[in-house]
Amino acid sequence: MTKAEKTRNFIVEKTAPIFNMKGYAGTSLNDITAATGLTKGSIYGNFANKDEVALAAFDYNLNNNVSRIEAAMSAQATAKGKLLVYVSIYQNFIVGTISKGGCPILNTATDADDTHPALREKALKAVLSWKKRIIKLVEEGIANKEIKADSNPEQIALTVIAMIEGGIMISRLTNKLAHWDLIMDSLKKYINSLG
Amino acid sequence: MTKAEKTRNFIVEKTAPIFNMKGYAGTSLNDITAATGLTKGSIYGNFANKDEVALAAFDYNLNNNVSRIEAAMSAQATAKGKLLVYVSIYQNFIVGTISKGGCPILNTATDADDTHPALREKALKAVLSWKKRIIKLVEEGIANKEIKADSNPEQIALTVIAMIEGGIMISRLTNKLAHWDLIMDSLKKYINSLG
DNA sequence: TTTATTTTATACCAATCGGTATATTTTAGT
DNA sequence: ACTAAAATATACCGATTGGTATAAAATAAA
Repeated sequence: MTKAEKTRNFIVEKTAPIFNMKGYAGTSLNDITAATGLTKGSIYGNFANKDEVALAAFDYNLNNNVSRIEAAMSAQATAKGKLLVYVSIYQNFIVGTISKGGCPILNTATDADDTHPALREKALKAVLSWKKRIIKLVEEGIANKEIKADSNPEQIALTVIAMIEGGIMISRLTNKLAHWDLIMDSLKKYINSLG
Repeated sequence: MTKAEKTRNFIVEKTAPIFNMKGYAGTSLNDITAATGLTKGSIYGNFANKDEVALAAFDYNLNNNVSRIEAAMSAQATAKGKLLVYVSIYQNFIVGTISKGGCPILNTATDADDTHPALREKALKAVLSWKKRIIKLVEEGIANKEIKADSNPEQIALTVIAMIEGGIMISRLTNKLAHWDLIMDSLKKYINSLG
């Protein structure tokens, strides 16, 4: 890994939580230089513009989350068990141990949907990929007879994502983990009722 | 209503959708003067600063939604019927006929949670008030024997809000009303399963 | 170790940011 | 219609915005 690649990664790591908290328009180049301790010259020597930093930061935030989720899922044998990983792991989003500022998909979706097409596209792809992943899990569950055969995998996937993202918004805003627990308890019941 | 009051309302009406779409940091005073056709002098003659416009715009957006929902609920006799208003009416948020830019609570919550305490507070109060309203509906449903007595009204309220807000995020991002329909079908089943 | 190349820092750019002082216009009471 | 007051427009402020040209420094290949 060359020096420039290291610096590039360093910039992304340091700015990713800022973009997640402040959004695209709310994050200035001054924020970026302050968080990294580098100068504008160094930032623009590694990135073409602010957009490129923001897009790389989103990728970093997303990948950080996805890899943790997949790691936790691999420890589960059943499809239902894997689905229930979402119930347990997203608690870290509210507390802030994974992504400072909450879920990057939710943040980017609401921040960029009417303003920043490139970021919007990234958030869109992330949601569609997430949906696809859950559909696959449900289909595996149907094949295993864990989940009823007449289930609608797409509907289940969308419902799970909606409850998680809505739950994150509520729990972060109210700053009450008890709210998250109640919503996740509903989600748990929903998943358990599938089979 | 004096001229200044009229102008104040006019400014709020014209800028409310912009704040809802672009967020606080993303909306500039230039956006405000462009949308109203007024000059900075006129804006600052009616508002102390950008904050005050943003806060008034949030109130406008929220009240616009709440009053429509309450109007639709008043046409329903049962508690379940009133709860199901949420299922049907929020379709307008995705299409954009009510609030341009989606749900103001969701937008403000994710936009301002880490950056703007005053706006955050307004979004928080809106969610808590919404939660309270649903709890009241559920308690009425329990009193009417429409809803099971051992239900947890707070849990039901939080679950309903989470599904709606998560659903709005997904549907607006994917631009697919079919996604919204599937999530709302889940919510409908959830509400109908309460009693 | 020398040298060519890459990476970083400095200094600057025009444009825009939120905000204000003041002049002009419009409103409303007499 | 006259006038005092309120509302709006003009012109400006310093600070900050994203971005760039260029010089200095660090790196890596020979």
